[in-house]
Amino acid sequence: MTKSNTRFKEGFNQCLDLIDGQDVGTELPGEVNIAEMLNISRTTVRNILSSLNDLGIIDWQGRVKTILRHSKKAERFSDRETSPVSEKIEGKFLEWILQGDIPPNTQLNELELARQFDVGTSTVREFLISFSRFGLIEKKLNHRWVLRGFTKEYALELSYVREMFELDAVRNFVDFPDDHPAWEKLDRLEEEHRSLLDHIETRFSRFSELDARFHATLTSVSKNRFVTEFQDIISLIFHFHYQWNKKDEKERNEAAIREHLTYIAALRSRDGAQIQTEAVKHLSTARQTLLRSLLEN
Amino acid sequence: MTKSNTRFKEGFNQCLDLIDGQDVGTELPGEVNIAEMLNISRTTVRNILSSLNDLGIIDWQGRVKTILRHSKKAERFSDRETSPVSEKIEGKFLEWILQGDIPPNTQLNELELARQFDVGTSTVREFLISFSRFGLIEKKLNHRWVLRGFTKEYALELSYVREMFELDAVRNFVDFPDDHPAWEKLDRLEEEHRSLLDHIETRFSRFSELDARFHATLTSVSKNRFVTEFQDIISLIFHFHYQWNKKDEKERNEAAIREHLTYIAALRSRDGAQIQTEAVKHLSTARQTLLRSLLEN
DNA sequence: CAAATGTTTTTTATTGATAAAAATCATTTG
DNA sequence: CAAATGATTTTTATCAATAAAAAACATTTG
Repeated sequence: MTKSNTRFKEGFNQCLDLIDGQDVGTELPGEVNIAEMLNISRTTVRNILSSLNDLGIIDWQGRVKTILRHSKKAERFSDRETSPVSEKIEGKFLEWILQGDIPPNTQLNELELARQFDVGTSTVREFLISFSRFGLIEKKLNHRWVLRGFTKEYALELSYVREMFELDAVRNFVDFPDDHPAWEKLDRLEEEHRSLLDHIETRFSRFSELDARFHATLTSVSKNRFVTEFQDIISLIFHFHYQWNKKDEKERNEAAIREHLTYIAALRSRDGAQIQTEAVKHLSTARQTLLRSLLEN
Repeated sequence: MTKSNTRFKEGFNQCLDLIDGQDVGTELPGEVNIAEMLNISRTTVRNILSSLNDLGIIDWQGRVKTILRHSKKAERFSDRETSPVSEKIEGKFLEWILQGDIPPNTQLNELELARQFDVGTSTVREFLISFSRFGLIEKKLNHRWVLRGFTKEYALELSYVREMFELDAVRNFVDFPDDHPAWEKLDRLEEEHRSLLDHIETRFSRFSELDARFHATLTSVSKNRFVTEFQDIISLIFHFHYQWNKKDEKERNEAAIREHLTYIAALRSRDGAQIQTEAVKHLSTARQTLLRSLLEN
């Protein structure tokens, strides 16, 4: 096998969505238009159109693409098929080390991982190299990769830098003029928080994603690529943390939403001391939740 | 070609050093011993010994390895041959982007870089992935690598985080007891600084390496992998900065040494305010030197 | 019998090949 | 003739093969 055609498959599914949302007989937009919508190249769009044509879902002649029928469930590609190998391996690997109780200092073996995740060795290699920025694994030249482990030390070191970056970032809010774009983003975030709070009973698990966006928005005012990069690490670690630590999830998330709201109010106050207080309080809650989930394992 | 045997070649040269430093007729130590000395595996040591035996430099019979003669210059491997491909490419690439005036947003092409640096495409790929942590290049899936460039913004963002980390780290010195190992390290560093100052006329270019060790020692007290990791980035960038910005090098380095000495004195004083003052002063000098070298290009 | 050497197995570093996807260039059409 | 399509070229993602290096196992020797 070579490069996987997940882009094609995902785009294909998205095209089916587009088609099913319209009446039979309608025409599809131009190739460039579709390419922009799906965020893929026109080359791939044409492959998709060609495939849809072969299946008799559309009739494609030059610039006229007519919808002939809606899709059947079986014609869609499954979710498993639509994410690229490099993405799949990330999820599998994180699940393996964060869930699997692999002890610290375990040595990792490229070939074995390749077999385990059913990918080529180069893919594993590239993944491990890019993953090393998370600080969970390590290697020296000509030696094996070593899992440092998702330990208490890890959580503390991660949280420490996180707090330093975020406390530094939010100090900027004191001086932001009323028309600074950050305020508008905060407005929208606040709204989303309130709406989530209103439906907390059923939608509490959506908090994870909102949390990531909230903190990313705060640190983004630093306009510093190293801070942004680090925030990505935080997001991924917390994403998996939320995904697996389901104990008291609703209560934890509800409490966190309320902390966010107080935090937002503090930012709006432009009072440096108050901002600092709320930031410290919330970040410390977050750190403790992360730590607790480790100790419970 | 497959895996390059640079480890062998480097070890071979080191063995020649060992041999030339002793009289003909002397015996070499055991294999395990040599392996530890050269920091390579016994397997490679045996290959080296075997090669030395074939060349008639030693006589190797079981555990007896007798030196037959000293080496000739031509028998050594050249420096070029003794560093692994992955290391060579790093130097070449940095030279290319930091020296070559490549404009920001230039698109990089794996195949072209592979040809340019005379390595395989996978090696380039792996290098680019690992190099991306420096924040100088960037890529999105299925798209090309883009050079963000060694710009003023880069230097500022880098310096900003550096200052945050180091200022935070040196705050710890206030509370270190007299027997904390950091003091001893500082003592030795101070000595090296004074000695360098005494021979500044001739040895000024050795400051680069001392500078890296000095700052690494300071930030290492944070005991935080993300800080340490970041310090590596700083070291490499400054290493290349020192290597190429030769203007007023002696004066700059002498001034920096004096700042380091004041900085060390401040740390010893355990006076938080004074430490802060000297840290800020020196880090700001460093930032400005880095910036100036950019603007002069 | 512990430490050194000899032998075999495992693992990494590096390459090149190939299909997918993107990018570019050429042609058509309203 | 600008915007869309058609055809071609370039570039990336992924894999599998192989020699170097490390690691593990087995045997010898003082």
